[in-house]
Amino acid sequence: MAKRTEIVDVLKASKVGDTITVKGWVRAFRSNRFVALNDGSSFKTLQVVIDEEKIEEAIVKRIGFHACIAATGVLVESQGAGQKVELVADSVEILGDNDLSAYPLQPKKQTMEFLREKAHFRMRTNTFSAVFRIRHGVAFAINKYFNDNGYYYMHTPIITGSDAEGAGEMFHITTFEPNKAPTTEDGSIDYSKDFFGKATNMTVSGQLQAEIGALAMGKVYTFGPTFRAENSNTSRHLAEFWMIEPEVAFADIYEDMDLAEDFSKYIIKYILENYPDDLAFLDKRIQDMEKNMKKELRRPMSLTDTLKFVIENDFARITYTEAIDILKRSKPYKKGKFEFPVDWGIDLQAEHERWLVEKHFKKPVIVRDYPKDIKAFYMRMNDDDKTVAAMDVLFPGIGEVIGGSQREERLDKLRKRMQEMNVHEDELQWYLDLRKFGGAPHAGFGLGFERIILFITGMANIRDVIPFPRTPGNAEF
RNA sequence: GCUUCUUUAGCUCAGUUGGUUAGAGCGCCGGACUGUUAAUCCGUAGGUCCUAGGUUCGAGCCCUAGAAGAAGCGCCA
Repeated sequence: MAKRTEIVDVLKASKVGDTITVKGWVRAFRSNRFVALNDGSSFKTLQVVIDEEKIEEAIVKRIGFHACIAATGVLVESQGAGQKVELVADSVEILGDNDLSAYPLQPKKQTMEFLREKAHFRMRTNTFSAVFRIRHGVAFAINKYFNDNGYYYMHTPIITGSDAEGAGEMFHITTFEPNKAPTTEDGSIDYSKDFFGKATNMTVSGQLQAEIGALAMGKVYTFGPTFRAENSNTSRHLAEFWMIEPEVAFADIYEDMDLAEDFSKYIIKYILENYPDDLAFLDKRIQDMEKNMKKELRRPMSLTDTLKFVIENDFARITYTEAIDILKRSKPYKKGKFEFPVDWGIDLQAEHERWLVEKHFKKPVIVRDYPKDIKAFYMRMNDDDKTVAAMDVLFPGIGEVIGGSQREERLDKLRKRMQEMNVHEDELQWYLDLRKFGGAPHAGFGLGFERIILFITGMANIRDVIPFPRTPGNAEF
């Protein structure tokens, strides 16, 4: 087999006159002569010119939409307008025929809902290949940012014996056959006979274990899959999603916010610099889609301009109490336009967060110092004894992207909070040990990987930024 | 889990007040085409009108139940 040159390298490094072999999938075949070939190495396609005299008709007939071919020939300057160079094929080999009479995809716009059902084919489209190249880029940028800043990548468990992580319903893990599980005398399932000798679940967060790392190695982060068995039916929730959770010893809530802002901006900047073709395509896609929409429903800025705006401006920072005051003075509140009440002590609703971010501040907003009753047991109590050192980073269009806090490092206060919130000490003895034996102030946050990708790609549904989405009622592939 | 909307050809959709044989564009299939850029042009085929039951002389259209999908809300990341 001839050694292939990847199309990204052909367009970057190959010279006119070079003889090369390329391999990829046919995006379009026009005039029985022009193949737009894509091999995934970049957004761009290479035009392969089929010469009637050199390629036999039987082969030409098999060059169809999304068929896989190899082409060998000489790179020349293109006579056409759409590209600088093109490959004049001396030989073409069909690597994989495509039976178009049964193939569901078409060389035209298809709905996201339809493509979602064909998840094994959707990565072949411009939109999804762009999204998944960017998904890779974001994952890489995350690891690079933390590595370059002295953090250690820590792998927290996916199967956990703790059910007190406090972040939602869990999927249970067992090797028992349904209806054949051994029971104890009182009729409940006897997990002491199960694989791990106790009840186990899929993790909902690696934070508590990451705190173990931070209190030994200083700065750590987790980046892995997370599972929530919540019956959430929205375009922003998945049952299986990836989460990034840095945890930093000696940091307070303010350093935590600085990290969240710097980190978000770094990732966005990295994608702007390294994936301009993919971003430009996604940007144009949104603009085409919004052409037929009312002006007030369109994005206020293009995708690229939104991303640039975010990295060039400081995030707004307010306390929860200030947020309530601003909301109470707002026009929609005075006109009774909010569906939910605005009162100190209640959680901010999506409509309130959206108004703050999209109408009032018009940029990302960090809200901090929430009432203790609406936040988790491990968040550090403020001096007012009413609020905790928690913060949420809210992004336009998606709402909460990051949720974090300074953790309660004072043993007595942590115990009191656990009692108040009915968290059993015996299950989290190790967590209390971290305070008892050489504890330290520390802080961290959780970032929803798919949510930041939603923001960067401008996609509308979280199911379209993960290759195989798991949602209530759906675990295909 | 709640509210609303949707379901007609492979895809995206139209289908009037309940009335004969169910419509379009794209795709597919066949043909033409050596400078195309979602190529273009000509022609053919293609239907469990989501499912089950009901009303009616007659149902794609009305009623009941169910299924699937979407948007919004709640929970959160």
